[in-house]
Amino acid sequence: MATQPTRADARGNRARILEVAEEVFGRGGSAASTEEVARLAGVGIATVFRHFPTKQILLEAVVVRHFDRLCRRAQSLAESDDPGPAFFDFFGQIVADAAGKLAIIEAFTDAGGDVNGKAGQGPRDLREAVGVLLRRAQDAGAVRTDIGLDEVHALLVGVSRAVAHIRLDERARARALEIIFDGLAPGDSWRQPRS
Amino acid sequence: MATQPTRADARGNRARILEVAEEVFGRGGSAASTEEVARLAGVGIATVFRHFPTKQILLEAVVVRHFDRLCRRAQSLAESDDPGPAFFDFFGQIVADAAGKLAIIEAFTDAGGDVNGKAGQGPRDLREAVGVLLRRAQDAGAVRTDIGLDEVHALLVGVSRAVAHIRLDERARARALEIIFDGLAPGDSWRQPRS
DNA sequence: GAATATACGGAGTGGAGACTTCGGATGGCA
DNA sequence: TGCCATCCGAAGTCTCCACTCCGTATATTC
Repeated sequence: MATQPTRADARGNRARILEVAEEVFGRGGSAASTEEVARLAGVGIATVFRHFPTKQILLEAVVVRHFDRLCRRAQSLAESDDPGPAFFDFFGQIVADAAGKLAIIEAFTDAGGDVNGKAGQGPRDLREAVGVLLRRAQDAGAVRTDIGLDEVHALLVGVSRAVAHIRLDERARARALEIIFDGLAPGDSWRQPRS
Repeated sequence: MATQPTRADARGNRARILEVAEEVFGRGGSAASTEEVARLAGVGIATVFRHFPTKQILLEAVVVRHFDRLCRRAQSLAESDDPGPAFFDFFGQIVADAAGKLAIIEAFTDAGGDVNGKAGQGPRDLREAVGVLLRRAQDAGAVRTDIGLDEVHALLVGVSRAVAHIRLDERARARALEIIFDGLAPGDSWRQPRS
């Protein structure tokens, strides 16, 4: 893995490239070209390849960054006093900004990347953090106890992908989420209002 | 749109190309090459391009065929005497073989296609057929009445994409479906507005 | 304000893949 | 069986894009 460069301009460029890459690949998927990233970042192509020797590696870096952020968000929510809302909040937030973000992960896997492999600790950490969120929500009686992380994961990814794919207006998205939340709620106490 | 060719060999080739293309693009997405389609179909590249002047057009033809089949399935289920199971059956079936099929649609949109545009009547017909399924299931009291086609569509696409994307084992997939089905079912003391 | 290691940019290079060309084969019909 | 319109395939062309080379610029250090 490329170490942090020592010169200030190099560090700045590296950061800017990562930033732009997230946007560009989020929009165009893996079909977007490295050259466009370079142009929008205001650097030459060579600079991009100096920092990230391969398009694949660049994508990986973007994905890692993304997982990091998600994970931190989940961890901070896990410290909430209100585990039920925290869980559903996280779910809703992920879905809300899924549109561009998912395209990045797709781009990464399209390019032959394995999210559970080299992409580092990210996905595992995120999974763990969501697991904590889930367990606490279940302990608090806000989520049915007969489901596990796998199912939640499936739903999370699924709804995100749906939202990213079809043009759902605000209302329809909220509705779809509501259906899933109702399905996640425990049988009898599912009438409790959620944030 | 290319008209059906008159000579028998040409018709046969066209059919075989379509068949193979569905499999190839289902596996490799839009990244799969036209050349591979030709090779597996046992014809030259030129033959593929003669029948489908553009990769995009080939993808479109595959997608149209796919929607046609889905639509017919929905229509035949819509005539069932048991609207509730019919609806959930269709849902489950779609999800079950989503893996390869979805990649095709993705490939099509990746290549700049618009599923709701030129791809013809397919998606609209399918939507309508699902609408009938839904309405009948609602009339039979098997599905809550406060949701519409948009939400069902979102869930359908979402779960399909989730299943196609992550490697869910049989059990986890069934669980995820169960959650959604629970969410779709009518509750008794139903309403309580949530944000 | 030099010296120098570090970083930069633009002009290549090579390969992959969508699409074309054209001489040759062949199904369909008399 | 023989004619010919239709169809086929191998060998291109052309464009795009990931990745490299090398001469130039500039942060940093003294």
